[in-house]
Amino acid sequence: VPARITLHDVARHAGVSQPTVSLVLGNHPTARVAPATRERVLAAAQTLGYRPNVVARSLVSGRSYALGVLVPDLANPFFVEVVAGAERVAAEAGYALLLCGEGTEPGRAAAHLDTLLGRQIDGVILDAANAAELADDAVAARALAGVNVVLVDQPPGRWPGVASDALAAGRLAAEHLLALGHRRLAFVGPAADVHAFRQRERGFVQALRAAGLALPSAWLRRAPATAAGGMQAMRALLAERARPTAVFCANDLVAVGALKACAAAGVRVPAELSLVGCDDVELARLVTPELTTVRVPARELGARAARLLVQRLASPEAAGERGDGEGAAPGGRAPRTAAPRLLPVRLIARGTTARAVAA
Amino acid sequence: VPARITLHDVARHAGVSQPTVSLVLGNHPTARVAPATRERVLAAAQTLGYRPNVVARSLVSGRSYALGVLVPDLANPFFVEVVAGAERVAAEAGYALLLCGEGTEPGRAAAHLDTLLGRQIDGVILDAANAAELADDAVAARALAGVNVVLVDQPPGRWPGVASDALAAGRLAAEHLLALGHRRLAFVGPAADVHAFRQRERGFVQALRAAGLALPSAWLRRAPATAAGGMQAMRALLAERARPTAVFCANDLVAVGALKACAAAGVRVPAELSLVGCDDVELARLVTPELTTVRVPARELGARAARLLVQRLASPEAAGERGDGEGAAPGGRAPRTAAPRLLPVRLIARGTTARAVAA
DNA sequence: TTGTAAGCGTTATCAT
DNA sequence: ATGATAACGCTTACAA
Repeated sequence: VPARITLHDVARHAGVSQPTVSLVLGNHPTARVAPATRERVLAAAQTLGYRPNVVARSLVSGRSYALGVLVPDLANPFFVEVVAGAERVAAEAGYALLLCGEGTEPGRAAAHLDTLLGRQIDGVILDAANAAELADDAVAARALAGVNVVLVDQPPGRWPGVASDALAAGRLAAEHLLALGHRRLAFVGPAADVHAFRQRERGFVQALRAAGLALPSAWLRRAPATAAGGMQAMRALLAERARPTAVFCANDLVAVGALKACAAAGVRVPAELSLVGCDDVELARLVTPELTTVRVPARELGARAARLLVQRLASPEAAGERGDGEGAAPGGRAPRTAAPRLLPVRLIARGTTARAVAA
Repeated sequence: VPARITLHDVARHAGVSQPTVSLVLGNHPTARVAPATRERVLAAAQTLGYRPNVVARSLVSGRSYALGVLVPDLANPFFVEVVAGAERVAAEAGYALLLCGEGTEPGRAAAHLDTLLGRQIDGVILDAANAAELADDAVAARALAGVNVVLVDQPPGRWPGVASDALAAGRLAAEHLLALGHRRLAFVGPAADVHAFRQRERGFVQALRAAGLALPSAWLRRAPATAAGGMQAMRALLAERARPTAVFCANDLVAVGALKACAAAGVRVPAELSLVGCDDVELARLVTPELTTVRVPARELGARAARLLVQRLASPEAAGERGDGEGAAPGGRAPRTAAPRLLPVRLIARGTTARAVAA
């Protein structure tokens, strides 16, 4: 294992002092070095193969140039996409991404945050974590006090965040089904207190109301936001005395589970039953028939969250401020009151929805 | 933002010197402190809410207690599982996991490794990276020289690693299909030089040979290891003058793509064509019919890789050594010549395979 | 323009 | 048993 090259080595090689090298390599806008020495230093660094020691830099600057991400569940491709999007932006801005174990329940999340904080993390992206609940946890609250936080798909509150237009997602699903002539609509989603899911449900119900329809409690099925959950819920739904003609699922995983349950029960989709998912993960196009769903820009969500975080880290004056969504524009000062812009979603009509058969 | 509590603060609060606190909190086996002061220090740390600064510790110890993972593609759930498995073990051992952007091609991988090295990473898990090619890249080679490396699903060589029994995977698929009476077998897999894929193919072909069968070149289709690739390859296969009665795909994504192509072409699976995938990702059970596949323990693979890495980091004498697979047993010195144990795979017969119809 | 010096929070090696 | 003291590699005043 070859010893690491330090600034000191470069300095000796270039015949200058160590801080001078630091100045050159840090190419600060204000610091001015003689072109000659600058050249010499750069050449020395080059030939020696100098790599800055980020750890040492962190110690003095107090910044680690590392970000944490917390997602509920890596088994859900949606969250993986969010992470991937965040990673890309973070890497471009020179930040590393620390992946936390799964789980955003207050207990687990608090533990993760605690270790992240010990690592001098500069900021953390909380995806679908229940921020309000989290703030109640003593450990979490303490950890959260020390870092910059950006929320993904959470209601605006103490921290800034980015979110998709989940209300519209539910509405679009409902309107699509209504336009196809469906009047007997059901919803399958988790009971968990996750903002995006709640909003999808709410948007769906609101659109039904607007059309003069109600959602009978028997057709509002609670299930974990997984394929297994969707399957089970759909089985229960099919066992009902009165069946709906269309079902909106809180996400694609649930919808695919529901689709499977239909296949198992011999219910033809979309002939006998229409199905709409939400997220538009790759899986949606892999099942047969392909899933009609509402596209939510997961990658973009992650990317924006990371960008927002990086921006706030760059401008310390904003760091302590309360959430203002997308944050100030790179140039001028945007009004602090601006509501978080919701990323648009759109309905992707595919193979699991069709016109309702005349009752 | 409350100022961080340092050892110094704790020392003042406990009325002792700062190194003493370090001694107590580090609870070294050799260091002996008076029970009284120990108590006082612990109490002070407790009330003040002291959290060690990992960055400072890293600077002096030269270890960052962070690991990197490099995977080709986060869109493939298999790799996500590997990462998740690694994360769990790493976290338990007190290591953080730095997630690198996707891509294990020499160029991208080298860049990732370079930044990881700057962060004083202690080790890196290379999943399905072409280690041989990577070592040819100047930047990568330099980076690789500075860290502990563990390979996942790569042939044993310069670095230790863990791998699944990919040869057996191919063989099991072939034997399953042969047992069902199939004699016209095809393979779809990537041309990319990825060890596991090559071995799966080889195992498959070997088993065919053993049964006195050959794999005609027209039935050996090259395609990217994605659903889109599988779809395209299967379309091409179905367009052949002579069709196979069964197809083994390099992974589940490819198989699902193939399944879709069959559905689109009106070819009934498994009645007209049997399909076998590989990996057994969740997706395999979500499609209809459920995919017959070969289960590869992805999570376990990641977990073992992380464990191996952590072990080697704990015992420096092994760190510089060449690869010896699973490494020495925690207790005694295992022979250096021990071949890497391959994690067993097993065939999961589900809905995409059936007896061959009499020709 | 450049070198000197201090200090970031630890750990580790000494004296005491 | 415990307290000075010196690193670790870097950034940032401040001096020269």
